[in-house]
Amino acid sequence: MPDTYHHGSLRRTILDQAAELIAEAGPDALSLRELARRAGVSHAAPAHHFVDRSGLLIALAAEGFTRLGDVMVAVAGDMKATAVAYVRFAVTNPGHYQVMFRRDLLTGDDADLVAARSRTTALLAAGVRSVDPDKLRVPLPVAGLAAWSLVHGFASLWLDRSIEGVSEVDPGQMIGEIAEQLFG
Amino acid sequence: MPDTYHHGSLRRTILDQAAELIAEAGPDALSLRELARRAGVSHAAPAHHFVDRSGLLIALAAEGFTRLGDVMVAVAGDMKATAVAYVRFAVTNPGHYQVMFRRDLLTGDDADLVAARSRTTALLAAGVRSVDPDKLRVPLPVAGLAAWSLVHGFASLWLDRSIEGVSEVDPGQMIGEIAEQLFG
DNA sequence: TGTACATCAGTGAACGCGCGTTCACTGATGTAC
DNA sequence: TGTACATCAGTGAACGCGCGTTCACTGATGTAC
Repeated sequence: MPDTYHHGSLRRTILDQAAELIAEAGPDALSLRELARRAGVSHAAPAHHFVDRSGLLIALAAEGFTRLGDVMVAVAGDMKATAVAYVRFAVTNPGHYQVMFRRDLLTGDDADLVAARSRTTALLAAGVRSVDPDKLRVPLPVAGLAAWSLVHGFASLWLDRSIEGVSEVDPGQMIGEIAEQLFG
Repeated sequence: MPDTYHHGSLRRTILDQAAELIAEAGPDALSLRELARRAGVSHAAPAHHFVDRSGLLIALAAEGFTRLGDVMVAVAGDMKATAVAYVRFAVTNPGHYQVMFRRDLLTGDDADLVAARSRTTALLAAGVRSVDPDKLRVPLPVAGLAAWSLVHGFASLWLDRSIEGVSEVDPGQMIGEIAEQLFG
């Protein structure tokens, strides 16, 4: 990257660095000034793209929901594949995932965020509905909630490093087996 | 409470206020000065009991794990009751619960915290092992992980207000039904 | 029962720090003609 | 193809704020004798 006055893709860079920083040290460690430092840019530059710190977190969460939604579309109709893909998304996008479910950091009603979240939760619900009802061990209205709880809980525990002694196991494969046995 | 020089139970008060404040506005909103203000005490007083902000969060998490462990003991051997009690604990102690699984806020190896966490996770694992193996739909090694993921995910989604349209339902009862159908 | 003294709990002033935010600015880019 | 100009992206100095932390202190409590 040459030393030009214009960065060229500062918005993209800031989002990437933010995800990385959050993955490393949690959302509390995030500051616009630190991101500016990492991007080699003046400390006031990030505000140009995100207005303020809160705006950045909201943008990151919205991006996360959009990406997760795209993943859900790709595996639609397959319960096991959905569970695997969901957990793999969380594990490979830890910075995004941690922010997506921190309601306390996402105040206000940003239109993009609300839309992305709605779309993704609708896709999750549709995914469960598409499963053959005879194969489900749980009545439909709660089956979606149970499945979401399972994958969200697993992903959260994994990211928190609360799951010990299984660090060599692939989390995607593990949740796949669990989902198959519980909902298969 | 008379206007005495000594507060009398400042440690207890600070912990309670911290849990309340976190429940209201998330862990980011927590500061020793704000807690001192709420307790009507000089801003340097809290540090007397917790050394620093991090120490307070660690003490709160340790207390949470201890309480949750006690709850687990009370329902030992009953899978459904365990699930219900777990979620009820999270819902009625949101301040504690939010901090307990924020590894990024609990740096260092505080002995009390490590002990409380180990005890509680061991109790959870023992709870699952005590279930009749013939009734479990999942092989034991992963059954505990699946059950924990389910209740933790459910509790987290509930606390995040990610579960919509069910606000009038009792979360304990709901997870009880799910656990019964999945693991009963 | 009284006294002396150590210990504990809380005070309040002071400090330095990193932060978000504002603002007038300047360099670069794109577009109309 | 060239020129003028609007718009956009980034700068850097300045500000005020709340915070954690330190420190010498003081009031209250408990205990030894």
